[in-house]
Amino acid sequence: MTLYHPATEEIELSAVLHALSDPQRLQIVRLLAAHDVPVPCGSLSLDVTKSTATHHFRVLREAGVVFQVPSGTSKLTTLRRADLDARLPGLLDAVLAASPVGAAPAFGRSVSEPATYAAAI
Amino acid sequence: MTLYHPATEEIELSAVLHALSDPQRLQIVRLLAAHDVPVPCGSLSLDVTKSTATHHFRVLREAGVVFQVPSGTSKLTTLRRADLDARLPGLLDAVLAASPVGAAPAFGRSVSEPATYAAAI
DNA sequence: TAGCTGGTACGATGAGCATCGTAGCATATT
DNA sequence: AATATGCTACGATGCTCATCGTACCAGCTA
Repeated sequence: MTLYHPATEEIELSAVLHALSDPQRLQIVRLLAAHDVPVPCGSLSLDVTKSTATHHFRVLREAGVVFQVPSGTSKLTTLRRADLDARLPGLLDAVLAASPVGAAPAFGRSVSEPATYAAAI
Repeated sequence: MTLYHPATEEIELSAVLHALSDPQRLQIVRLLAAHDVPVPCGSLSLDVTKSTATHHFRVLREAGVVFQVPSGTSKLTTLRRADLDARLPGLLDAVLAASPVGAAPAFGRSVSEPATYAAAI
């Protein structure tokens, strides 16, 4: 039994967006992006149990976001940066550039029209 | 009762990703991006019933992706391009640049290592 | 006033999913 | 061989969500 990985051309936008829309998985991707070397799944400190982590890694892998190789008792995981950039240019960069979850929000009033409407209507 | 719109600073990455991860909503965003003027909801030809369309428009609006103003019996909808670009730079462009659902996939073999692995392992 | 039109509200339904616990299975390590 | 480690498999559970039908409401129009 081999681990399924979609080929680069098979990576689908909605699958990637769905994979990244979960906060836990987004956190995994952020942590992976911080390392440039393959990382054992267990070395990422997550707030979920092992079985839930396995589930999230599978979702990310089957969407084409990460790549996994068995290595001894562990499994090395890397971000498929090049493939994602080739298939969905700019998407991963935009997601990683977004301020992380705990960041202090900007406090100025929005200048654009829609945000103004939100307060006015 | 006023329509809720998040302010620009309140737009959350995971909410936007979740809103865009549904094919119907992705299609709505693509259609809105094709027009630069406010569009009545009903003028977009969707494959769902009215109530489902209402649901999708609300998800997009509450995530901060679109902006809606009541206008007579109708409701005008626009893409919040400027706000999204300010809060999540590059994200919308990357999503819109991705090949639409029905497009013919590239046929060359992938060069990158992970895709090669997908075929080899 | 009466009717039409575009959209919403509400409930129902069926599917998917995030999460967990327990059990199991490989691969080191002793 | 015995144990430890890192992960997976397999339910089970409770929640979310995409979809629909029906009823309803607010504006236009005749």
